[in-house]
Amino acid sequence: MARAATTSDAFNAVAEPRRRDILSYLALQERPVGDIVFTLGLEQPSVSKHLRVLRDVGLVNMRRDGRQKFYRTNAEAIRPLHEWTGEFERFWKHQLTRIKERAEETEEEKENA
Amino acid sequence: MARAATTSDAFNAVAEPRRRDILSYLALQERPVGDIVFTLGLEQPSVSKHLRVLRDVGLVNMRRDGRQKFYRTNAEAIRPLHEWTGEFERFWKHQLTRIKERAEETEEEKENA
DNA sequence: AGAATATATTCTCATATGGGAATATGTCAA
DNA sequence: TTGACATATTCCCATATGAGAATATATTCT
Repeated sequence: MARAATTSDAFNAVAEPRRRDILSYLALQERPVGDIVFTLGLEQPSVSKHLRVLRDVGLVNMRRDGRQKFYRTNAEAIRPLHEWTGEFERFWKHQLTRIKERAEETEEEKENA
Repeated sequence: MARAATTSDAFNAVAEPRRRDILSYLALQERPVGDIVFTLGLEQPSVSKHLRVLRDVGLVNMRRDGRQKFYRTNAEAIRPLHEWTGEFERFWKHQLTRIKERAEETEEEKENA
């Protein structure tokens, strides 16, 4: 088996830096593809391909208006990632405490030396 | 260019479901490789390879003790992902409000019909 | 030294990628 | 209908993947 498809879930889709840029850009308000191309300075086909991936995993919604298509980030789909990473919050808080403790121990050793 | 390496950053490393499983397992306390193999039911070489990726991006730390190697999740390295996804929190909260509003509008339409 | 244990690396392979270039599709206007 | 505009898809290619199998490395014990 090769690497999981980028379209297999939000984790894979979001691994691409440009897709993260697009999601950030489309979070505040919907935008037509051309705006994304212009603002992020990417090639149009590239943007279309990224949007396709994002749509497939539900990270963006699309609305057609004439010949334009307006995309917008579906923040709700990012929530699971936030929750998964949030599981580790208590650990990094503990780790900081431990690092601090270790630093204080080192200070004591210095004093004893 | 192909897809970015899994070792290029935490986002890419974490896209693999097994690596997420490993990170969760190693968050609470350090464990030797054999424990991961046994608990998660993966092949030993597979676990070693995943650990290699996780180490390369700083998501786990390693300590050797005799012939065993103890790995442990470095939660701090997950923090950037939590923070990036956290940027969208205000949007999904707004979205929920909007969905609620839309539902209420629909109720009104029903009443008017 | 030699054997057993714990972990890591190498190899092959099917598969997917993202970029670039070219082209296709869909929509509006004249 | 023809042309212009907006977006999407297809093709090619270099590159990386994860699994499996085999093998290598490192460490301890006898």
